[in-house]
Amino acid sequence: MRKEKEEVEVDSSTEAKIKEAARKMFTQKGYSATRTRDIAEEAGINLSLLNYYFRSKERLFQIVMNEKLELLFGILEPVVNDGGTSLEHKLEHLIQLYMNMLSENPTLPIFVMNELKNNQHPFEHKLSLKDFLHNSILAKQLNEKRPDLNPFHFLVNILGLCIFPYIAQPIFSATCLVNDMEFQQLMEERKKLIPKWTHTFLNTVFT
Amino acid sequence: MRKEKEEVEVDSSTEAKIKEAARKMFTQKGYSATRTRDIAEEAGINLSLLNYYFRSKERLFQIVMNEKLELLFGILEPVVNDGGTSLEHKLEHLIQLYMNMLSENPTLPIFVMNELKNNQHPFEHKLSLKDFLHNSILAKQLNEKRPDLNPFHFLVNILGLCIFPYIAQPIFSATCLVNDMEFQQLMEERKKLIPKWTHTFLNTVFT
DNA sequence: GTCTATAACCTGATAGAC
DNA sequence: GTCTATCAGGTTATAGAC
Repeated sequence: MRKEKEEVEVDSSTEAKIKEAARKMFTQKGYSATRTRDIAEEAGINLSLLNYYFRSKERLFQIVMNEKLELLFGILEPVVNDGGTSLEHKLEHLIQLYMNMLSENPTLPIFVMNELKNNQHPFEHKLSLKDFLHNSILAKQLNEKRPDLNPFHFLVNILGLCIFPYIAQPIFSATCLVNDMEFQQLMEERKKLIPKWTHTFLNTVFT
Repeated sequence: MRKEKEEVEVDSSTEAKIKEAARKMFTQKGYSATRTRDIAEEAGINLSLLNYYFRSKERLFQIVMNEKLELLFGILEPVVNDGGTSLEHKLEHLIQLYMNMLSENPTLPIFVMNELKNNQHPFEHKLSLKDFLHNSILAKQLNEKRPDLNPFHFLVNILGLCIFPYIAQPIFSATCLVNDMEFQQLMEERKKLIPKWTHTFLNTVFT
């Protein structure tokens, strides 16, 4: 029942090509600065096919955006609700997962945050950060170990340590603080450092 | 020689009104999504006056953007090069300064980072983060106390602790994690917490 | 499904009267 | 300096042939 060509086959259908081009152009330039002609050209297809397959620029954007939201926050869920691991292990796992995702999608956070800020699009926000913060297994484990720590600050700090350098990267580039290769090297270092910092944070009482 | 009405006088000249409207609209919706008509309407002036005073949308944007860059990074310079204070005092001062600036300009960082990422505009990047990192008095003091710490990671961590929650705020709103008032309250807490975390970080040897 | 042609509208910018 | 009117070009979307 499976297709003959199986191994890592890229979907070369017109629809897939358009979607892939849309992913690239939207994340690169944002919704407003991206023209449907940019997407069509990038995909190597005729402009009218975009509307044939996706009805409108807005609908195509919704599809891409939902994918990106899932990529940015959907990967949290399985980790924070893993019943078989310790708090420390969950945190290490989470950080590693995030840093790997970010090194492959460096502009993902700033794209998502900015489009949400601009607030021109209606979203079905099924993802519940609230649950992560108050009802997840990780939250319970954190509360058990450190009831004095505010889980909001804890989550924000860890995510910030991972995500912020990727958001600030355009500044680093523009001011020649670090070039792209140095940046990658520094992010590799952080993969090992952030778990250490987090561990210290978790075992320090702040007076 | 001074004007009669002196005290906190808002500049109500046409030019100033346009600039203020541009600040608001550009930071709110970004360069591409902002139309010159939006700015004119917000300023309560005729559309053609925008071109009369500023020649083009692009030039007006440049002016606003340079202001915002100065606001986001220019305030660092006097603090990191203050010769009369200790490392600890500098860091506390810097964090307080930044948190206050951010509570009054919550969308400033994401606006600046995103426009730099989109990279459609030429910029004179006179601001040298490189100097802050390697030649500032703060950098020297840090190197003296903790030569084992990478100043890049140190700077990124502190700025990230301050800035990241403001960047992620649209997510918090969209997912109803915290409303605007709760957010402000949490940021007030962080004003006191971040110096403590930083102090601990500065006095911990990570093995 | 894919193409060409074009409709319908929007946007930045300017000419010219006052 | 400020206004109205308008141009020239760009943008999304669709009609209709193949």
